Amino acid sequence: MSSNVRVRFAPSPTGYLHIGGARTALFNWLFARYNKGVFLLRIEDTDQQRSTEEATQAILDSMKWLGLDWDEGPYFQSQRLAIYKQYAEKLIEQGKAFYDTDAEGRKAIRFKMQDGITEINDLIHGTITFDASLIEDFVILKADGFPTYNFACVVDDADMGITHIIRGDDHISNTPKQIALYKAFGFKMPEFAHIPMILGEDGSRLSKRHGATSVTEYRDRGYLPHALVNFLALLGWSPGNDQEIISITEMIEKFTLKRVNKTSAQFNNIKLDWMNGQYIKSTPVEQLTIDTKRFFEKSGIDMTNIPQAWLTNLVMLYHERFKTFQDLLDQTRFLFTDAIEYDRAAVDKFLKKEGVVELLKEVYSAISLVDNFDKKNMEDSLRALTVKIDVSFSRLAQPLRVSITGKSVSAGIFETMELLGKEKALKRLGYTIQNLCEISETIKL
RNA sequence: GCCCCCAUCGUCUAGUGGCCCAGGAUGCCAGGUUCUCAGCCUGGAGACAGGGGUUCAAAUCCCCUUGGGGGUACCA
Repeated sequence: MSSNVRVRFAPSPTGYLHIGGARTALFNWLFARYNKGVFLLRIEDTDQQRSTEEATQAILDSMKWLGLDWDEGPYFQSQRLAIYKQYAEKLIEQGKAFYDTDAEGRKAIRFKMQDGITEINDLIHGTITFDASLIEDFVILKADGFPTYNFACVVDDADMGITHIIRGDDHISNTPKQIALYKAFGFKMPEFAHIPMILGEDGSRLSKRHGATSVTEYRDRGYLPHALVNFLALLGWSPGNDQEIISITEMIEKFTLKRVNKTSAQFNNIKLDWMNGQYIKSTPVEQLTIDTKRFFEKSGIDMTNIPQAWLTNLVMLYHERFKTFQDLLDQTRFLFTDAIEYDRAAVDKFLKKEGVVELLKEVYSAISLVDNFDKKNMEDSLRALTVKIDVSFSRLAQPLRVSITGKSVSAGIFETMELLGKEKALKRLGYTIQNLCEISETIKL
């Protein structure tokens, strides 16, 4: 059974798909899917100066990446100019609009606002009232023949049979103008639902200075689309229980406008990271391996000679340890290059110490004797060494970790060495020992 | 300036007059597991913006103040 619910997402192609726009699209999409209605996409490219084709493409790509498929469209307002002109002229004929010339001599059509009280019956906010006499006679058709936002929006929503207008609450103040237009045309009034906006982490309007604000940026930083969708869904909506991780299917089953709140929400990257980590953990290794390969390649890592099994091992080893693919790359970069960077603090703390050179020499000779260079043999060998020279394991592990990874933090040392391979592990150890010996005071590491 | 919206832990939220001296998540702190870190487990600190009402009873209803956000374009 399909309902007659028809909703739309109507972005203007003046930039990438914004996080706030994505959430608006998501809510419309969820509403349509819950109601077995139609979700359509309309590109509002009526600003000839600012609209670009690249932006349109980026928006479409982001929608697809998020999994927000549309049933109709995309429609382009720039291709419907004749329709708007016709409707504007109709208003002129009825005396509800008039031609107006501004100081620069540009001739446009303005809509004549009638005085009175306008009521919006908002599905989220309840009744909102405006005094229409405070609203000026606004332009509906610009000098260049293009419609303005409020006009094109109403004509299209009516023409496309939109039943529910779900959009950001920054549009609340546009609504009385649009309602006046609906009435002037005698169009059937849709339902309005103004959802709260998403603010930056400091509570101000989300903008470039807050860092990543577009879906594209999150994709490029190695986030999973479902994690982003999950996170966005919980900004302003909740399933009504304590559930945090919620599948798309469940969202569709539970999505109602009644459970959308009125309060604007601040974006929180920390929680998004946590959520992405949760999704990473529940994604099968096989899939993650594919994603990892693709991400690393795009990041400029040469993956041509990397064996599939090796990469799978890497992903398994880090499965519980990384939150985004960028994070994984940062953590494992030392495996892909010989030009590793040594962390200053780690070197000072674990390498520039009494007896470390001797210790590392022992380690060097011990592991050079390990034939089958796997974590099991490595562990047997090094555990035996700690007993032989009577040191705690952590006293051995940390200097070793720093000399082969450059950092004091890594995955398990045996597994890490196995991934690195005997040749490289010994090379790095040798390099460290040599440098520590050569300069006792000014170590160049 | 004028108009409109909003107001629960730092953040996201549950809560729709008694079940709330307010629950969950994240982040933070402490302990445990441990070769480091992460993860995982256990515990902890942390909020109803303020002031008036209404009511036997208010986080929940009303008013004011304050704070935040939005609009006020031939942008969308």
